[in-house]
Amino acid sequence: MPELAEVEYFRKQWSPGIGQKVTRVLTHPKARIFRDASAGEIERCLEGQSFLESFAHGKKMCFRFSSKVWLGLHLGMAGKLQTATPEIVPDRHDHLAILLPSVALVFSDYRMFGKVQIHQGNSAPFWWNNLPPQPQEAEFTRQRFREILKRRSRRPLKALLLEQADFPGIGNWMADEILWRARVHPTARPQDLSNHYRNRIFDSLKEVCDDAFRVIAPDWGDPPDSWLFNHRWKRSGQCPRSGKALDWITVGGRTTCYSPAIQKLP
DNA sequence: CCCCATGTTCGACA
DNA sequence: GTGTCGAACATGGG
Repeated sequence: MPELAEVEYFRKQWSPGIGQKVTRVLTHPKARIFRDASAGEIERCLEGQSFLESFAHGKKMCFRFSSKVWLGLHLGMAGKLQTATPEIVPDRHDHLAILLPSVALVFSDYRMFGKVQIHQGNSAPFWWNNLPPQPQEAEFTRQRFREILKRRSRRPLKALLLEQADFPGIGNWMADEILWRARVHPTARPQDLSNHYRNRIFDSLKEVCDDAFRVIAPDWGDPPDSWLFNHRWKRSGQCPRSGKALDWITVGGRTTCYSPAIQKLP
């Protein structure tokens, strides 16, 4: 489920716990989300520590606790962060519950593609170090975008936009939305595009990030029908710009929705 | 029973 | 090295 702005939405869901001390940690020891850190280690590191602050980067999140404890979370395909009362009895999909005096911080993930990492130390762990600029930031410049396209000149644009090392946070619906707004065919390669279309993709990338943060991050608002988003899920969906039929193809192993009427191969 | 799903990773192969 | 492809992970919904 979660891409850039959804991840930011979920990160904030735990903020009511900031400043409180962990009284207890409930885990399901066999949950796949703990494959990089044992449930016991997570409990041992977190119990008794204060929740200080949190960050999101792309699809990853980092929650910092006292005594230099770093908790890394990735929501995978179906993960969610919620709060509950401290008396929570976790159901079968609540794999991690961090109990604080007035609130419980809960990570549920019925498909278990998510990931939990734990670290204790003065400096950031490897998984929260040397993070690349995010597309919504000013540091992600047109110059940087041009360099990525040059370096990955033969990669289909749809597959390239999904590369987390270059476009942290962009997922399937955002990549389709970006190319649809730029009127670029999802299988087009950077080397085939004119500078005009390369610039259009950069502008769309920034615009889709801004729109997603504005509409989704605050309270999970519904995107307007002027986006591709609301039409891409329906069979026989129609392109809101041309009124023509949408089509679905597989690019980079992912289902890709596009509008053949306005997204032509160069 | 079938197919699909807003994600990542790994191995095989051209 | 680059790029592609399929499978795997696990569960639920249509």
